Amino acid sequence: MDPAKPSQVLLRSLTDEHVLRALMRHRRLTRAELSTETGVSKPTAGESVRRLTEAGLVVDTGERTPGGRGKGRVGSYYSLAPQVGTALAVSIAPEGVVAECVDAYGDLVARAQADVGRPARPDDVAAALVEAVENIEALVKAGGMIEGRPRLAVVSAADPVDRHTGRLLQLPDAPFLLGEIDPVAVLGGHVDGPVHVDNDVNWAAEAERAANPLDDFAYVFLDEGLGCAIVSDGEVRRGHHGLSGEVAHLITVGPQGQAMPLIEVFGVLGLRRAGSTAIDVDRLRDQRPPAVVTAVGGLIAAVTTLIDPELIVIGGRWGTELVDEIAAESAQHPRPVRVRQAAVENEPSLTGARADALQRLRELIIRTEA
Amino acid sequence: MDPAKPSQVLLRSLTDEHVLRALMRHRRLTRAELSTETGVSKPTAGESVRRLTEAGLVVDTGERTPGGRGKGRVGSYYSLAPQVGTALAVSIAPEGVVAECVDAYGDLVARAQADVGRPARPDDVAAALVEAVENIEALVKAGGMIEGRPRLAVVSAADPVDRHTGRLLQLPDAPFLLGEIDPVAVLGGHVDGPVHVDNDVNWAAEAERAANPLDDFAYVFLDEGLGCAIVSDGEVRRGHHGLSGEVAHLITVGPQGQAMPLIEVFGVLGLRRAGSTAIDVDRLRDQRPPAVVTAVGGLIAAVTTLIDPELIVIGGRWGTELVDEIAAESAQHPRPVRVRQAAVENEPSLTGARADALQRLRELIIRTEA
DNA sequence: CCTTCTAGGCAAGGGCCCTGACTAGAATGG
DNA sequence: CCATTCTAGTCAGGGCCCTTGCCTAGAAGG
Repeated sequence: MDPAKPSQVLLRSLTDEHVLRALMRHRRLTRAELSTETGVSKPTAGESVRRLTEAGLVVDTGERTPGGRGKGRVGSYYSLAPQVGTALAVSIAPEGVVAECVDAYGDLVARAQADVGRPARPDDVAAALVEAVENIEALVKAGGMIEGRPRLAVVSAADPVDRHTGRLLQLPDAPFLLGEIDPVAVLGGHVDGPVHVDNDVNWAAEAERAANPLDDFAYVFLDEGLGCAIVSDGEVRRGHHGLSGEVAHLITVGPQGQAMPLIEVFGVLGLRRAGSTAIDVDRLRDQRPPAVVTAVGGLIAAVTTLIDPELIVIGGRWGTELVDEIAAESAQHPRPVRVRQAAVENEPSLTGARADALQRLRELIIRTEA
Repeated sequence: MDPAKPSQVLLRSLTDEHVLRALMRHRRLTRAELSTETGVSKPTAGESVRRLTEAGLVVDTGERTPGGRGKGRVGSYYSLAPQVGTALAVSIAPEGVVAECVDAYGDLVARAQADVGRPARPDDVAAALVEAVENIEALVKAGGMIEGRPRLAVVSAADPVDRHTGRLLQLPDAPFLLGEIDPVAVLGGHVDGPVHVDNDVNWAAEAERAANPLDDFAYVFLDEGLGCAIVSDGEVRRGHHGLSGEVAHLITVGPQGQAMPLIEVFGVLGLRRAGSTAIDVDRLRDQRPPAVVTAVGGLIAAVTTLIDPELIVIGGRWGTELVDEIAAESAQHPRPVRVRQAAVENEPSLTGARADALQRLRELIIRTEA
């Protein structure tokens, strides 16, 4: 049975859902505004507000409609209650951890960061994660508005993530920047609900998707690590293990035209940092070797043939610098594809994770009511 | 507004939808059986049957419950009316055209085929398409049960298909077996509704998905043409233009280890048919060159890194013969993936198209009521 | 022929939403 | 300062949908 069983409670919960969504969009509304906004009649809207207030999801803000809007009786504004809770968005990168707490409006409640020395060691990273989240907790407590822990967390990590466990995974010969961390376990005690972990490039692609109405594109991330996120039919596709877009072993064109896994191209060009699995970004930016552009062109050709994106979005420190060369290379291919730089420049992964955290929080609020 | 506006008509249409779906599953049911099957009360079920009978979607079959099932009063069986219509599933391949007409139960109403001489010329293929569909029409008319044209058509074509127009497309240097055909235009006069066209490999993957509960896999089709269908999160992903999986230009490992587009491997090995863009399957089966297996291994590696499937399914005449070699090759890779032969062996593309036609027809029936 | 058992129908009731009218209450303007 | 005007919110009535519980129809079994 796919569609819900018909019943009156279904109808009622649908009305409540409409009211809640309207309040999420507009922050505060009178009963009359809710009626026109949701399309239900005034008495129905009023009744829903009564129910939701009773349930503790909605509160009378005490504010009254300003006289400035005309004559007429003043109305009472209603908004979501603070008890609907908050969500945590966390970004874990070799540079450090950033954590944000957002409420159901998407407003930033608190933000904390914790840096990690280079090179990052797994223990340091995990410690920074705890530090950032505890700082968030302290800030929220100090604010005094909200009590209780976040209802969920969404985590971005700069490494491959196992879709089923949320653990970070090392793939053979591939860059592994953070080490074996289990964000679900680390955050377990700090969050009153599910912890969702995914790769930072997937989240950056999500942010890009939210900023642009594109249903099919690929986000190629070229920095210390190599990554590629696939957005197909309007959603990020993670693959069975969550490892889609982990392209280190993709076969591409090597410096002498030989077939070679992408990551090895950086090896033979001497562009991997000694004692580390990461790519040496600074040296690469100095040299700008054409062989790298050709190798990335092979990646783009593979994406084009397998995924057929409308667009390739390039991110990452050296990727954005070489975007013109990469675009020119792609234009030579038998099936050229448009290439451009990422539009979201400021904390793209955290932006995507935050948007997802907000969406999940809202869904949670509506489902707990229904 | 994502969720439907709450109202009583919504409730009623939901009830009707449940009743229709139950009849689609069970072919014929009494009002009492409908009540227990859908979970709604007896009066509600009875009322819904009355409405749907009035609307011409449901009929009293005249059959009565057999006494054999116990004592008690006999009930009247209801089933979908013939007027709910039929759907067309068509497979277009170089060997010829097969068309089937199915009703809302998925029962075969009529089947016709029209062969095409080798080598196939576009005009011959288009003529065979018309012939097959006209034969179907004659058969349906002769049957006398159903009047009117099919309400939709789902077409499988053994070439790249433009997602927006449904036209067959020639890609540079890639095998092009059928030629520039526009199935939507050809079928326009024979179908009372939308015509959906897609690549045969995508439909074969759809059939494989229906037969297996796999959410993420790739279907690699190795025959005269090369194809690859991507199933991600439980659905076939077609890409922006509908050209996902058109892998002729994917860069892979050539016979001497050089980087080379997949289709060129067959060129340098002398495995493309003279005067044609197709692969010479017979010669390939004789020679079974290891270089081909290596090249296919590169394709699988690309799919694994970009899509992360749970499984690679191999189809096509020479693909299924070489499946063990391909599996062994894949096992050598840094990220091995399970490889097996396709489970659906009999007319896989038509099977997938038929399943989709059935699903779309059912959706159409329910939507027209609502 | 009577009992038993199931299909189907009928009546009453509760709940949800809607319309239309009414009340509350503040700003405007003479 | 008071009547007017205009809007927020409530109330009453009604329609519709679904449910429960009971009743009738009607065939099989003893």
